[in-house]
Amino acid sequence: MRNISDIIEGYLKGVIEVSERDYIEIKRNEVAEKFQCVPSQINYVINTRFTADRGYLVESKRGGGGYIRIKRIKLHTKSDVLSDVINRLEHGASQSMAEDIVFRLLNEEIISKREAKLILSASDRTTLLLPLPTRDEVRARIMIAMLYTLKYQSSI
Amino acid sequence: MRNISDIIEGYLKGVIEVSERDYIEIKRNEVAEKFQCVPSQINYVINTRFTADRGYLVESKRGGGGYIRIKRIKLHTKSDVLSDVINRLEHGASQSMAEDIVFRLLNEEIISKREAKLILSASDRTTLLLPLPTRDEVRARIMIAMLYTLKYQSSI
DNA sequence: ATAATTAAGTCAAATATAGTCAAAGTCAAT
DNA sequence: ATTGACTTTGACTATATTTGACTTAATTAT
Repeated sequence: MRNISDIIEGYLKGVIEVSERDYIEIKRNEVAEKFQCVPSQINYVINTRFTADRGYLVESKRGGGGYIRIKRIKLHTKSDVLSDVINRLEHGASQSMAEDIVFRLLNEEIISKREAKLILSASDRTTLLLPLPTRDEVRARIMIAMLYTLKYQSSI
Repeated sequence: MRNISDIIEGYLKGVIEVSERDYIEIKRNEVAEKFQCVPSQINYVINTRFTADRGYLVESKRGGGGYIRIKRIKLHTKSDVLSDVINRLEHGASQSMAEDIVFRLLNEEIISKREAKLILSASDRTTLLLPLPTRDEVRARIMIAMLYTLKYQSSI
């Protein structure tokens, strides 16, 4: 029995998939109604599943004719995607941030499954075993160093 | 009468056996309920019987819709070399030691050139930027974690 | 302009799971 | 009887999800 958040996530991704544009617009209340949940549940799904680290951009408008717009960040080259995530890592990286980034790279076929596992294992908190905030800083440096080598290789 | 841990182990293996997928998902509380034991007993069984060395990979999620997923994995064919190398890393790793190891793995075609670069960049002293002896300890843990994932690969 | 209406956003409490750790218990081999 | 490995138990912790009351913003009607 899966949870409703995963179901809504899957639904929204499906809608994006079949959409002709590179973004979709939803009405929070309609989606909540469709899945029989409170409207703020939609915010929860968006905040946890459609983050910038995962490659999404979200905009919204309140009031009459309000909407939530979800956009897949579509960068042109693999090198651009790597630059983007490296940038995001500059200010430290939590484990969940690292995971989101690795899954995004896997999804965009920039890294292989084996490489994903390598990166995740190296940046796992039980591997680093350092106190915060050092741990997040070291994790960020490790991630950046690894992605940097990929960026150079992939752009040659 | 065998002990409850053995019984639960046998039950879970049976479930994996008949499962069409190569993994199963259980709910900790349900299994505990079924065998009339405390939930943490399930953790005990998993930690002692479904280890990577025995060919299993375990993932889990907490919160609503949480689960424990148990997956069969298979050993990498070059597993012996990896075991050997991992062993030698147990007592810390200098940068030159890490480099030697990576070149050996590359030579024996256990890792690709890209993977070699990933590992080297992650374990470089300018990446870790930690004082000794911490740096060598963290490097060793990172190397071990990465090589460990290579030793065991998911059977998917 | 101002008020009413319509949407979305925030935040914290309640709920639902799983994880950790150490004390206590069991049992077989000295 | 003692020891030591393994097992059982439960209190405490960590994390993810669900829910709803309250807030904020944009539009529409007066």
